Amino acid sequence: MVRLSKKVEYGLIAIRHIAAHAGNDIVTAKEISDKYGIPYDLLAKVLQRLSKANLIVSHQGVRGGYSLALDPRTVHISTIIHAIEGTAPVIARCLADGPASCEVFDACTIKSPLTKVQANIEQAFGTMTLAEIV
Amino acid sequence: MVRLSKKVEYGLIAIRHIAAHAGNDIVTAKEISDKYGIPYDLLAKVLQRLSKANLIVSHQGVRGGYSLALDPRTVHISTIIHAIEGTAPVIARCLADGPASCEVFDACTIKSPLTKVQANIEQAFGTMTLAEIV
DNA sequence: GGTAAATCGGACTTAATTGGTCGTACATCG
DNA sequence: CGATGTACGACCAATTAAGTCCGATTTACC
Repeated sequence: MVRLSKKVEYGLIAIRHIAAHAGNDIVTAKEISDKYGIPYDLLAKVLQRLSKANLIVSHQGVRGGYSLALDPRTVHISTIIHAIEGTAPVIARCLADGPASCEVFDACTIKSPLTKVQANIEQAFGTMTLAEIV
Repeated sequence: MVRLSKKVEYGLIAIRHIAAHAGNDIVTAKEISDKYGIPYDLLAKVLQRLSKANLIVSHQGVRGGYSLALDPRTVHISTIIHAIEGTAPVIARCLADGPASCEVFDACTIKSPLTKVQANIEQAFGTMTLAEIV
């Protein structure tokens, strides 16, 4: 199936929400969880990953929460996906990492054509920025 | 994860192989299974789906096998994916079927922006034809 | 007609991934 | 200190993907 995981969906909703509240106060995980009906613990983990990837900054303690780390115009959707899933969105196993990643390898006849499709998809995710979805 | 399933990978490899042998003889599932190291039973089912979708024609019996049903220039990659997976490649649950398909619905703030990405991806899979990967 | 080679198709099992939960530790403000 | 927040790893549950099995059917050829 070619589908974003729920984590990514949650992450996009969350970071969009944070971006929409930039300038004002910082946003807590609970706030987002309540507003969008997202399981709190799961959302927390997603936010942690976004924080680790320096897309958002976390503020611990009593008036803590999250705020945007960068200019939303510089944050691409593909970057967000990569931060949450740990890998870039790649449609086939062939195209993943090193050259030995394709099991069939020499028998894999679809690798090269899929590279084109891959490039298109990368562009689809890579040209849209956070600023465009706020 | 945004990734094609193995079934789709197998299907693409298989239909490409069949297309590459068009004109000559028909190709058996075992032949493909052997050549590319694909589990026979699984491949057989994938081929059945392609056959049901009228992308390939099956010939039963002793000298049976599969051959291409259509002009490869008219067979789009998205059609092949759809035939195998049963659904078109859709990146988010929001975008799937009816209007009630998005659980969060009114809270889902990313639906409309993702539609653009979706359109790009549809185009990526929809413009490339079987003829281009042979 | 019998047999072997092929597809057909459903039921089933297993493996992998995803989704979600829990518990505890740490930070910070008042 | 205590309330309110994040940090993080371990864990369990649910779903989906991947693969297997087995009997049925079709058909060419001897």
